[in-house]
Amino acid sequence: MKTAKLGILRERTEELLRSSLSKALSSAANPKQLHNVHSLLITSGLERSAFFAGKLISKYAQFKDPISSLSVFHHFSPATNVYQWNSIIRALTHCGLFSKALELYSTMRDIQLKPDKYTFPSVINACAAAGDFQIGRVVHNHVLEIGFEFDSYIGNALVDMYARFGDLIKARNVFEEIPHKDIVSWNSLISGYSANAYWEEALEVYYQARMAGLNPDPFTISSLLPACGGLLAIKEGEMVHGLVEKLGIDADIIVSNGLLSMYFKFGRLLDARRVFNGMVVKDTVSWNTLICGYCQMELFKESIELFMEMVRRFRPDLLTITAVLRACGLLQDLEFGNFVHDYMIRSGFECDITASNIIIDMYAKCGDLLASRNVFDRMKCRDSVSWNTLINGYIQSGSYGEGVKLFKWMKMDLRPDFITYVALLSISTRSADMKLGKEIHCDLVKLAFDTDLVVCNALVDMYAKCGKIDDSLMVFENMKVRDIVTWNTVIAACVQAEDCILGLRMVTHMKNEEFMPDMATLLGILPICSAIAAKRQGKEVHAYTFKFGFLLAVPIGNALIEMYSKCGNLTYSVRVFEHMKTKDVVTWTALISAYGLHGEGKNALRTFEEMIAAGIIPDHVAFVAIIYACSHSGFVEEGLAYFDLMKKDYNIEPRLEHYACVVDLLSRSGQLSKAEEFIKSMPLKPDASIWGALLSACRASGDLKIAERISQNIFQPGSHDPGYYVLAANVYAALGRWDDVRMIRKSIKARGLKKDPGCSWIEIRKRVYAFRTEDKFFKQYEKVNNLLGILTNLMAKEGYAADLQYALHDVEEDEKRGLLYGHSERLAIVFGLLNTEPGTPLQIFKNLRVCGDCHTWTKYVSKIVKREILVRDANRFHKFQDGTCSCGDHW
DNA sequence: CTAGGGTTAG
Repeated sequence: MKTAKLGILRERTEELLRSSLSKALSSAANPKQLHNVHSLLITSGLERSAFFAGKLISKYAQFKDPISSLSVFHHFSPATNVYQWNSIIRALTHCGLFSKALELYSTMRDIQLKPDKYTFPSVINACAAAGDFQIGRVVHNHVLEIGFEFDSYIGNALVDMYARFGDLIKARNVFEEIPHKDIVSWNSLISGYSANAYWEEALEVYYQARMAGLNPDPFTISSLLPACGGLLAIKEGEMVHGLVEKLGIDADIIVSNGLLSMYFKFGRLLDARRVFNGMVVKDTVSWNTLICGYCQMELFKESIELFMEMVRRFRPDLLTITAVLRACGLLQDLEFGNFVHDYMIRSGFECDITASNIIIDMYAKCGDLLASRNVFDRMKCRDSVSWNTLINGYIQSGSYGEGVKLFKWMKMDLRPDFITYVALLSISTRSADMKLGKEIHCDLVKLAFDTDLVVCNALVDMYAKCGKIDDSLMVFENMKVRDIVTWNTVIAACVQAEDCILGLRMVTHMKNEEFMPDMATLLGILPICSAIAAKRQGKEVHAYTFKFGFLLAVPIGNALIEMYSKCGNLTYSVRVFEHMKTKDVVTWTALISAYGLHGEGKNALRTFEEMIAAGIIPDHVAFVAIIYACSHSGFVEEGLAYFDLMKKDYNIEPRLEHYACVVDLLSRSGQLSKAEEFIKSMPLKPDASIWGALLSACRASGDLKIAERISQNIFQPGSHDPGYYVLAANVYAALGRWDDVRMIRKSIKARGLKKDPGCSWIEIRKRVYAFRTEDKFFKQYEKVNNLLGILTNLMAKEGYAADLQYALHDVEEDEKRGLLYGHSERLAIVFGLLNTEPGTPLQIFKNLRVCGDCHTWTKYVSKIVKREILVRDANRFHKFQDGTCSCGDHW
């Protein structure tokens, strides 16, 4: 009786002890408390119970102490209770010791201990985290063997595992087989698609889930937001935001951070700020998302300011620091970059590979390759990004040899990837080294990198820059996938090859394939429009910049000013200029050039002075523009004054183009001997462009003595512009030295140079009509020829006589007259007269310079037909009105 | 069992 009572009492005490120790164990808030409870368990002999052992193992894992977990587990040898095994496997997985967890799982199988359904989720997790596809398959088979495949927990874990392997087909299959799909099942699939950038699929599954009656939770939302952001699905994103507020889960910090990140992807700074400011609790991720978001929007200065603000009230982590270091690199702010790097070291941050790579890049972008090299050399472990970043740094600073040397070392450490080869390719692109480019192309084919999009884009660019447009187009045609960069590159390739028509065709082609032009595209198209005076396409680009807000970008405005002025619309150039909020030296130069081109020298001078007053410092291009403008308006004194000012006040050493402008300035005003003296006094060796400027003036003014003296200077080795040869030939033709003309023609042929045939074009009712010299094969030839005769007869009565020195063949006088007759601008003008209402102004464009005879001829025409005729030749605009020209015969 | 912020290249 007594012993029985005593037994009950002992049991009761033991029970009390167990329950209080169990409570103490669960509520242990730090490792120290846990150790105390552990000691109590040992003294009371309860440590060896399967229940407490399992609890201890889990609890140690909670405090990331897997060693203690393992030590508790190893007190049982061998452990026979599945609960203990589950605990240790879960503990090890939780602590990131995935292989150890999987090792224990296979030991469990070796000793033929049967896992239960609680074993698998953590085992599957370990496979997923370790990236071990092989064991993952084995575990999956094991699950099927035991018949656990219908368990939701296990199914969900499998979905997650396959998604992490990137095998969304298998993930989906497992998902479909789960009989009772719960919210975690849906979340796992959505998250799987989202994490692998299958954004459409993520959204689609989300809609399916909603139709299945599922209410989203924070997990659902936080997988969905990146999908909305990635797709730039603004409507869906806003809807999800609304839903978040309706469900009241906007207090979830991960959800809010997700919203923040999404708005940055949309480029919606204000909405992002609103989310950030509205957050009651912010964590490091919130701040980092904000700072990185500003960087993504290229607001680097602001992102640095935010960093400073963050430092005052929050502790930054390594990601914050690397984000600002990136901003420093992109701003090329070496001073602040050094400061932040120093701050990082002082604060004791340990750099991982990624962080070190970012620092290498920062220093490289700031031009401090020594610092880059230092960080690189100190790294204990490097990946291909480390090598690529350093190699690219050297290449971008022009040290191609160092880049190649590093490439050779890299091969001893690890295998170069396609990015390494793209870097090497850029050496050949930059130095137009076709041989090297071809070699790399061969390597790329051998390594099967030649199907990669970025690689192909680089190849298109390389061949184009090496002058091999056909090879460039060949790579382009063979590409199966293209992106916006491909199109921008191929358009630039067309410009490089001086095939503007093909360039515009590419633009159409690109639109047909529904690619949205970006800023780079527009900056590629505008110069084409300028070159061939494609007014409609140019205006279209302008409209596009309005629609998408690119107008605010300074380079776009600059290109628009040039485009409008070269298309003959100076008023629009001025309007674009006036609307620009930010103007740089290029903007002002563009306007000065525009005025120069149209012969409005006074406005050019005024604009130049306004630029100085606005505090903009003119560069060497600005001086070319102003001297050019002076030259084309006959402002000789002013032009010479600016030439002196450039050296004296701005310390800019004159380049060949400045000397060419001055020669042009002097010779246009008839001071031919002074121009010749000026050339002789130049410190630089005059090239064909300098002699050409003088020569063309000699020809226009008929001073054949000087022309004869200097014409041989045109033939200089290295001059590949056929224009100068033609010019010299023209001079000899004017002198009647036909043998020399023939000699030059031969020389042009021998050098493989091709003379551009004269071509003029006019746009009437959205169609462009182009005419070549002597063109006889167009529809209205008879009518045009008739009117041409009538007009020429009419002006003969007013005093016009053909200036036969401009006929370039050794033929009889009558025939010469006929040749002048057929000059392409005359055909275009007469065609325009025939096909527009009386009084309509005409705009003609010509690829070469207007000849002196045509210039006179057009003056007469403008008077006879009472029309304003605007002609853009290779040099400038001529506005013919009532028998005079705006160039005042300075052209 | 499911969720958020970082690197090189055209």
